[in-house]
Amino acid sequence: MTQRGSYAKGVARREQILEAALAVIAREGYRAASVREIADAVGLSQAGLLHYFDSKEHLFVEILRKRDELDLRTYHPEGGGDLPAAYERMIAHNAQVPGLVHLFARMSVEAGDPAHPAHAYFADRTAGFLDGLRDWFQHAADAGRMAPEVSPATASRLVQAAWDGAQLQWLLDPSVDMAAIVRAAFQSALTGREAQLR
Amino acid sequence: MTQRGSYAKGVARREQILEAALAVIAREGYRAASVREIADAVGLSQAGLLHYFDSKEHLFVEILRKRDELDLRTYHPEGGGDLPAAYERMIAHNAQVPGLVHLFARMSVEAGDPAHPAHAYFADRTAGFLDGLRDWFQHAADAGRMAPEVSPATASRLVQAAWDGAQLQWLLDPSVDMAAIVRAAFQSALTGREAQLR
DNA sequence: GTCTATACTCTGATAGAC
DNA sequence: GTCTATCAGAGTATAGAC
Repeated sequence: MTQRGSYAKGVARREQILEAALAVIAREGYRAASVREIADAVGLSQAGLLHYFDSKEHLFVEILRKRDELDLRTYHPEGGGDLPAAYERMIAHNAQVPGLVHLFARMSVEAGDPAHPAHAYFADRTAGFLDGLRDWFQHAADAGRMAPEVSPATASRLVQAAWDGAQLQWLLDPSVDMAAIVRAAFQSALTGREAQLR
Repeated sequence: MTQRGSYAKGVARREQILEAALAVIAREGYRAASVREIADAVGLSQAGLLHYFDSKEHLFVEILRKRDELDLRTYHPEGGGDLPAAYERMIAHNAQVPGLVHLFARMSVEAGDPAHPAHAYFADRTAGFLDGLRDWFQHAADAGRMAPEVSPATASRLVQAAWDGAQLQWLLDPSVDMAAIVRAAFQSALTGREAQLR
């Protein structure tokens, strides 16, 4: 009884909608990333769906948030373990859901406008990723596994940019190996790189 | 008299339109990257402008092509000289024209769809850049300046991805140093990196 | 070659009934 | 909470006059 019934129900429904939306876009591809398609898929009218969100853009940001939540829970190690391996798993998964990658890319471009509802989401997300990366590289440096002339900050930026850029290249040509690109970015800052970059 | 008058005039007008469009978007920003804005800027009606292009999408592809043409002429060395320095100049220039970077990013996402008019443009452009990069890294390898375990192909992909990704990050946060990210990507494959990555 | 005018499509937003 | 119905707006494409 910590939540009023109707409120809790609304929240639950919202979550359920987001998960359903995620599933459709994953399954049907980028075409399904429109308000009408999602409404159909979750069994609501367009107006019924928008009842739960401030606008189309807000809906899509929430979809991406939910995706992050699920992905982090599924693929991310506890307490900053093997970050490159976690990234690899996420990327391998992404390669199965081009619709979501496309939606993410579209939104990240649109979010360039500071007034866009997704702007804060991407700013926070980027900051979060960079924090995790910097910590990881710092640990690598402390363990002597890092080229001393490479700062964790720059290495982190490079990994992040490589990931985003690899997605763009992959959307254009699915034969592109996203994981290899990100792996290369990681290794760029590390010592003992023999036989790793190919 | 190698060209018929009216045809040559049409072509010339087209080039002139593209250069004017480029100038407006560079000056006015991403907002100006719409058919109506460009029509106004070049002193034509919307229909008048579209008379020269098959569609809106084709118009924008041609704008990007023209930009490449001018940028390559201005910033690119003859015969594959100092590629990183050329990139650096281009990136410094890009940082002055956010509207064009934004347009480019938008188009590169939309071009993910193989049916999109920009698809071939981006495929060709990527292939061209990768060729140039691979040649350059190959020369570096021949000169013994490259970590032997790094293939020119992977290094090229990484540089390309880093550039694209850096642009996305920069659009989101203009304090991001695009040049530093691309520089880091270049150096990742090279030996003698002391005091270069920061 | 260029314009005016219009038609059309898509899609998001809103009002109001149930 | 959800629907139907309608509106509003953006923006492209086209027809046809000059």
